[in-house]
Amino acid sequence: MEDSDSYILESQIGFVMRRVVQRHIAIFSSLIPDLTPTQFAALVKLCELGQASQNELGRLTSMDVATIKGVVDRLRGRGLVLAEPLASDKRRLTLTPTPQGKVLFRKLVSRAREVSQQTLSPLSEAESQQLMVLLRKLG
Amino acid sequence: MEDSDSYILESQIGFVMRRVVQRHIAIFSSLIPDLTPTQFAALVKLCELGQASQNELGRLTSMDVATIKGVVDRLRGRGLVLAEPLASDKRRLTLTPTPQGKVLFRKLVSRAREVSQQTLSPLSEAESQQLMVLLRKLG
DNA sequence: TAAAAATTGTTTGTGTACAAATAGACTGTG
DNA sequence: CACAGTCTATTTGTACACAAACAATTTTTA
Repeated sequence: MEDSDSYILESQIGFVMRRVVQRHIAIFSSLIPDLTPTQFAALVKLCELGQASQNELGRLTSMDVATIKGVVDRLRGRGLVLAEPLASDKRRLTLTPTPQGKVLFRKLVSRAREVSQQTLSPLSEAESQQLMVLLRKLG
Repeated sequence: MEDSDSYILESQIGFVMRRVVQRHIAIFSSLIPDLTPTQFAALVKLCELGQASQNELGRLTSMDVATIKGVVDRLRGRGLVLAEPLASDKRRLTLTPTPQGKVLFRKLVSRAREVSQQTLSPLSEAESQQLMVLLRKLG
């Protein structure tokens, strides 16, 4: 292949996305030091649902069973989420946000919006919309 | 705030990107089971440069000092990269790809291109270009 | 030149992320 | 009813990713 040396790392979608995600996470943790993006996502979803089993919550937040377990454990450890065995299905763990969890969620929502906004700040409004549309097709 | 409940997780740039990255990594490891995306990035860059210090390589591949160390250690462990202390600066570790590392790189380049292509396959050519332009602004 | 500042690499600790294996519990079908 | 398959949660192991602290070495600069 005569073009075997023309692989530009910096032009690969994976590499570029890794950098964008890094920047996003940096913005997130500067605006919301209380929680990680993943923890916040789980809390958001649980507040939205009211309650869910652990696996269910994982599915809805795109987290692996092992990953969601760790995330939920940490949220429980901080008193933001309550876990109770479900009588009608002994396999399941029913998760609910605690009052504390709900308060924190409400406190952080506006900050979270700011995180998204700041992440997209190098783009115009139209470009941001464009980007979201395109990314959605890849998700 | 009357809009405090209108935080749609699925519409946030961070959430969507996490999902896209997940998909990309899945494609990568199905096409290139030999290396992780990060390891491949480091190998690519090192082959391109011929040689580099560890920190330098980290900077050029957007990896933290602790991260690049782990990645390089694993590449060294597999005989793909050689590390030698630099006489003229005793702090530095000079990294070079081994012949084996170069061979593997050349063998995987076309697959790597396929990874990018497959990741972008839900988009048209024009859309892909558009996306890359937009992401580049956020990187 | 001597002290301050910066750089390189290492280590430790925390937090995703996924694969694979396991145990216990449910569901469906024969 | 039994049992095969499915589902939930846990555990273990590997691999990023970053913060913070450290030692050893340059480099600056006063």
